[in-house]
Amino acid sequence: MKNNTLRQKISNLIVSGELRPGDRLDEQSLAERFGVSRTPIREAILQLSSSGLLEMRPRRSTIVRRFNAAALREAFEALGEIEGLCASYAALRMSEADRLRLEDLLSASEVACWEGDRTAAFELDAEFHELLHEGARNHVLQATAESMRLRVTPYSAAPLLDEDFHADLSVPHLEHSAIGKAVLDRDSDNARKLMIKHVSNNFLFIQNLLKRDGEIEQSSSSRAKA
Amino acid sequence: MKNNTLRQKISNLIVSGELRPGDRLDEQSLAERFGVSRTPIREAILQLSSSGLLEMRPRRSTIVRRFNAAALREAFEALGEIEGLCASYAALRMSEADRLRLEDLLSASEVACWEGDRTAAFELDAEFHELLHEGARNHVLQATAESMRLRVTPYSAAPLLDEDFHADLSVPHLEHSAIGKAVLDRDSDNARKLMIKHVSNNFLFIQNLLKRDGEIEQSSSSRAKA
DNA sequence: AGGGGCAAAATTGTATACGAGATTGAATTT
DNA sequence: AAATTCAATCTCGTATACAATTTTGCCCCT
Repeated sequence: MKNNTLRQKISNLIVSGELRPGDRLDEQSLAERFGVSRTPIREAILQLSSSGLLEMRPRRSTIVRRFNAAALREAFEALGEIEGLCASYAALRMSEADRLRLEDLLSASEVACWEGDRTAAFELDAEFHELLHEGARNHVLQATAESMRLRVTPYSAAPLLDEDFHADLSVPHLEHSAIGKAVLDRDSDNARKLMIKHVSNNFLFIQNLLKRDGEIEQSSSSRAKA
Repeated sequence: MKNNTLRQKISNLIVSGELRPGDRLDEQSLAERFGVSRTPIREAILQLSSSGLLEMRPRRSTIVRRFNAAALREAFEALGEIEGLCASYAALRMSEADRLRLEDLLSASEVACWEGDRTAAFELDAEFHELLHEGARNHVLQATAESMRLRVTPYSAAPLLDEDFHADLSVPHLEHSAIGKAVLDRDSDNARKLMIKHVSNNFLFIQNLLKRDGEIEQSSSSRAKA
């Protein structure tokens, strides 16, 4: 339980954007920051490395994992497939309560979209996907999907929240809406196809953003400045 | 590198059958056995718990993970889907060299099947699946598939090697053969469907075996004797 | 002035120590 | 004799210590 909390605290550093891909995680600093010794810090880092969010290199500092172009494509391809599976199972297995919640989520998302509330839209986006993971009624698929989603968070979360980049909130919302409709209609094939397309579109959007900012290279990358 | 080795050493205890589901892993004993301190043992155990092979319970011994009927069904369902994805991608992406190797593997498997060589058949079974994981040309899918496969190894490996249980070697071989043919024909849809069916059949076989031996319960289980 | 090398500091990986909670077993009671 | 309770032992979780390697910064050389 406490272990889980510490792991979440560290992953929050990345999700919140305080640490970005390539940034180092100093064990001692983290230990002092969270008021524990290095041992539990190392355990948390080890687990986050297993899930692919961090990258432990022998005898060198652990860093927030960086993806080159090929690895990012693979990560999103796999994410799309897993999310597609979750969506198709969810279409067949979701409870009535979850279906009602799905409708509510889409309504709230539409409001956030109209109002241009990026923070709310971001939050509702995550809830939408989590609801489908859970709706698949398979804990292994659910955990896999959430792990894969966490991994690419440093690349997918920032753009959505970035006011500077005028991403159209209605595009992802309309895609969610179409997926949600297929799920509510119990149309598992369409739910899967639409979800795969949705994740793919998300990837293409992010890829363009990274190319524009030069934050990703063919094999390795290095950010311009901190 | 050394870390990886230690992790493999411990996972081998389970794969080899020395430790079975529910068996305890004493950190101090393992430390003495492998000539290291408890710290690296704990790190290896932590990683194997993340991958789902072990189960760390707070303040209680780590055990080899046990599946109840529902969890085993979910594990195999997810495994089938992931392996299905790998097979479908492999059908489209495998290199010519890998295709030749696939043909060789199936030939060797046929020989082992004819000769009733369970050990060889078991080895070739693993190689067949690993070849398809790699053929999918997606490291995330590959790692996910191999992790999921490792997780259920304590349940799927033993039966195949068990001379007492007269499992027909030709059944899995014929399924592999059909999957291989679809892959070689670049028929991704069929490769996927056949693979899902293959994993499902494997699950049903194992489920019957466990039921017969009373090694699995509805919610929790306890083996008769060591 | 710029680059290479060496030494000092810092950081990781492993070992060890210690406290907290769980397990085990025996003794006592019913 | 069986069950319950209590204490002793054992195992885990965390902290701390130490060794090995990397990193950093300064000095010297070209």
